[in-house]
Amino acid sequence: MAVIDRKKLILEAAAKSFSLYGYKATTMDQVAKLANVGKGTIYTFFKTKEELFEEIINSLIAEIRYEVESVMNESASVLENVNRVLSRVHVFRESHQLTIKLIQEERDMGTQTVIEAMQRVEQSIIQYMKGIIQKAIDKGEIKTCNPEVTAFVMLKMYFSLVNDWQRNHPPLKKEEIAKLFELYLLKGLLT
Amino acid sequence: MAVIDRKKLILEAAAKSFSLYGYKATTMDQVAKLANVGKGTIYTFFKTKEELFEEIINSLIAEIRYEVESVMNESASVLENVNRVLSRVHVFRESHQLTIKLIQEERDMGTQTVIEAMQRVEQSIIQYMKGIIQKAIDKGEIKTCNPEVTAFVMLKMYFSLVNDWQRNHPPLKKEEIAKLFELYLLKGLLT
DNA sequence: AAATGACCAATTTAGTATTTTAGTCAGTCG
DNA sequence: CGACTGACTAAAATACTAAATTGGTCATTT
Repeated sequence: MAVIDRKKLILEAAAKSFSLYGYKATTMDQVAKLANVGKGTIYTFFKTKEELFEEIINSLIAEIRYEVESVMNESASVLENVNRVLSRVHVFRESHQLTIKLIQEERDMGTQTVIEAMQRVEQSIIQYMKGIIQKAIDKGEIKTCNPEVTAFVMLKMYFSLVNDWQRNHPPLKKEEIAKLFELYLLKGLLT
Repeated sequence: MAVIDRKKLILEAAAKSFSLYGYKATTMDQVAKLANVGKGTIYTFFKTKEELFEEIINSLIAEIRYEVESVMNESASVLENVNRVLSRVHVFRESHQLTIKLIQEERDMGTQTVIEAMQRVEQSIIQYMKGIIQKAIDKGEIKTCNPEVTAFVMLKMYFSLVNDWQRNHPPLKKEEIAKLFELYLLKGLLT
């Protein structure tokens, strides 16, 4: 199309700025300048800065979902799939500019808007895993259980192992984490 | 004894003040006044404010260990004991003035000294649970596994379930948590 | 010798001036 | 006409500074 898609320009500029400077340090003037657009134009598409940010987070969630779907394999076992999904999420979080910046802002400044956004991202991952687990239950691959609690526990355990454990210990390799998941969650500790 | 035990007075005053106002808002003048002692006297027993605080945390750790030991039962199963210990730790954290205040200060102000102290408390709980798990392994009650990672995973899972889960869901009852522990960690999900 | 509190340097806080920013809207331009 | 703009404003954040507080010391007292 001949006319410029201003909304798209704004979203691209905002994504770039949030990735580079985080939520707080990104100004609407900056986004307008980056998008080559008058500031008022932003407000014809987005009611507030927060709404603009939420749209960016929606894209982020979609991107993660796409990434995760690309490694899923219907015919593989639950364990295999859960490990692939979590590992992919983890790699994504550590390589994607926007998530890196937001995790940092959440930790260092505790910006409320950012905290809420990251929780929304986490929730969406849990919802996605919930689906995987429900399928495994239906197939009879694993025991009947609350799929949401199970997804929640898996995500928390994964992030504990990759983030918190290395605060006091050498980091665990990907295969080690997979082994731990298998032992704790699937086989169980009982002899 | 006829002479007043000034060190004890200081420790009691400090414990009271830290419980009431937290670490940052407690001043050495205040502790001195509360203990009916000259400020200089504090410095004959403790090099710095931080050292005084660390002694208080040591008492806290000892107190938790005592609480935990009182509910342990050598002849009960690992599951039973782990659940008792974690539940006791949780109840303690929610009822003990000092821990309440410090958890709050950690969350709201992010005081570095407090963050480090709470991590030390957590570490000591993990070390204690490590012992329980090692015994269960020796008895052949559970599979061979790294007892420290196992203790770590158990504590993290417990705190996730009692603290994070209720951010978006109705809180889980103590028996529900026990059931989840049994399912996820002991029996495993595999059919 | 043990204990004290006035004292000091350094940090924190409170108060205020200045700047920045989210959001608006009268006016421009295609 | 209507999409678009950027100067404008009220509110919020920041920078600055003076005043107060605090951790720690040490000469003096008990």
